[in-house]
Amino acid sequence: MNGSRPTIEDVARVAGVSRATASRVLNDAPGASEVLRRRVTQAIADLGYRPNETARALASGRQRTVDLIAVIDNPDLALGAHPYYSRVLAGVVAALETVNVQLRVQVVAEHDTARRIDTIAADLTAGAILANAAPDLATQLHQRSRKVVSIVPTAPSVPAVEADNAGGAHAAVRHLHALGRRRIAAIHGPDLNTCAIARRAGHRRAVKAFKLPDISTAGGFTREGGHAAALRLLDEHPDIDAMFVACDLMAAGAIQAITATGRRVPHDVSVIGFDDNVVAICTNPLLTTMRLPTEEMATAATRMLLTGTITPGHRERFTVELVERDSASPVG
Amino acid sequence: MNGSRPTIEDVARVAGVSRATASRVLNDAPGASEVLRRRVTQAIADLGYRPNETARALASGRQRTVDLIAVIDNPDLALGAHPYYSRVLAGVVAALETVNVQLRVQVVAEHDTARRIDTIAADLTAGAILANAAPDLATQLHQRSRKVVSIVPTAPSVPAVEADNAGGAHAAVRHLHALGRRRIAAIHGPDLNTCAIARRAGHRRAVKAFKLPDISTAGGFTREGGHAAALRLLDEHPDIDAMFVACDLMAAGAIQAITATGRRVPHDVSVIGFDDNVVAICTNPLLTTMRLPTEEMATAATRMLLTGTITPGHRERFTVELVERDSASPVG
DNA sequence: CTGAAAGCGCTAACAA
DNA sequence: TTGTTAGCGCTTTCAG
Repeated sequence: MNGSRPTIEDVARVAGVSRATASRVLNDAPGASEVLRRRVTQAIADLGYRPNETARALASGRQRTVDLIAVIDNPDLALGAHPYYSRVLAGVVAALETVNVQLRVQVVAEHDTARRIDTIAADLTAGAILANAAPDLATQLHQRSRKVVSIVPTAPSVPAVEADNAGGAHAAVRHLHALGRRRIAAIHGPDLNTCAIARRAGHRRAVKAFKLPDISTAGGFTREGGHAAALRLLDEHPDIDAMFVACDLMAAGAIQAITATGRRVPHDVSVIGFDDNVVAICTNPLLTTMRLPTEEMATAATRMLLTGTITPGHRERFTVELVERDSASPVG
Repeated sequence: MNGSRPTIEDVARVAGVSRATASRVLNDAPGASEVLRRRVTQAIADLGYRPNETARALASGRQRTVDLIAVIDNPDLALGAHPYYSRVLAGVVAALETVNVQLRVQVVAEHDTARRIDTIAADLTAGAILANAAPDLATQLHQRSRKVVSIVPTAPSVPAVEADNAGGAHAAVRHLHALGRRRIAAIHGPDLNTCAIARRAGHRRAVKAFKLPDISTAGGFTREGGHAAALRLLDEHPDIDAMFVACDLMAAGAIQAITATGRRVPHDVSVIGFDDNVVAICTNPLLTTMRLPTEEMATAATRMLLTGTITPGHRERFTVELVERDSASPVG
């Protein structure tokens, strides 16, 4: 203990072996006798030695960190406010638990992507998980490094894990229809958001299939947006008896708005959300919603990066299932 | 472009200078003429050169990453479900925005801390933000590296940013009292959680000060816990007219439980939460709550690490303020 | 099986 | 101002 921490050199000296041998036992690499192995292990314990990961990475050129790139389009409902990113984080962490790989988080504002894209691409090692990156950004990153996988619908060339957003939206409307609801309105997400686009498409398909009136508006994936949208909808179409809302946060706002107009949820107006994050269990009544398997998707994406099983255009699909709680009920 | 990416060596060669000079302009270090500076800059652009951060870190010994250590005590309401960590993340990221420092996230299960503590301590560079680490873990990490700061109440020796949890709890009860509420119950957090302990203390102080009956129970900082606790409370003390709930997630559950018994919030039973995270705007009615300035605290903690202004026992304090929404109202 | 030696890409004395 | 020369701590040939 002369101030700075022990290096592999110290370990080697104490164990009376060469640095190479010390390195071998450190990495469980073959080519070291049981005797020396024990001596080195002992020395490591005695010195309290921990390898310097930076030096390791430099020397081996190995890739020991996964990047989570969180693109923030709306600074207000950024990381702090949105439960989505925590779920992604949880999924990534789960995949990293057993392997010795670090997680680095990079948050980049949408307007700032151009400036940072090269640096980000250059710094990637094991690869990057793209959360909420627009197709063009994803494409650019993919071109620069190959080692990226998006967890939202993205450009055709970019590897991705995708949830069946369209199918989920369709199933939501179908469920509402099966409950006897016929005046089903929809609150969609942002026009350019790929998830929102897919959900919108699924909704439209269902509206056609069930010959429903298309009463739609958009709410920007925020609580406030959902609240305002619901109010608008109710004002223009007082006879609405159900709402399909493209995310839980908006659904929370919608429920508040609906009850504020004196209507009861689910009796007068049933609502189904989308995501199934923590918000869904905090609304009153509890939110019936379509479960987006975010953690599982993030885990899968991370595994893809780790195993290197990504090829341009690669797709892994996840289903979106209905989670019945209390915000949707049969008519009457 | 011969396959691998350009190194500073390549830049130097193309610019016709030494590696040292290239390094100087790269780091905006003094000691390079304007002429060479331009040549190097040009070469960097031509080659699309990006410095290898790993090599940089190794050579300079500089500390370029901040660790966020998230301790998870309950795997169920882990990262994915709890809005707290996203707020912390947002705060840390905000402090890192301008400086060239990376954020690494390490999630460690409470039962696993013993096994990982040495590795974590050894890997620290700029330092670590301790989110939700118990006092003994914090102490151990602090002993091993000095460069840690907790963002929850912790052991006396560990540097920390602390919110006035006790004051906040006291203020919550005072507010309820000022509204004319006299049968104020409390739903506390986990017995061993330091935040919960402080809030409990503040509540107890207020109960004494206002000569209120002490009707308390615990809910474990989960929605389910809050729900069950509220039901229990209402069953045993049907005349309760207000609840102080130690976190928003539990408050959401409490509101659901209260309305499920046929009582109205805030009219019959007013409730005040604690945190002011996304959950507070998703309940119905909107939750009146005590704002824990999590982002600001995380930002402050990160700055402390970056500037090195941490000494054992250092404390930076934050106030907790009432955010009035719709879940608490005057009696009558 | 073991060790000597050559780097990984960069920074930072130290000379010139 | 510029370049030369050592390393940072580790991995990994390559001989022995």
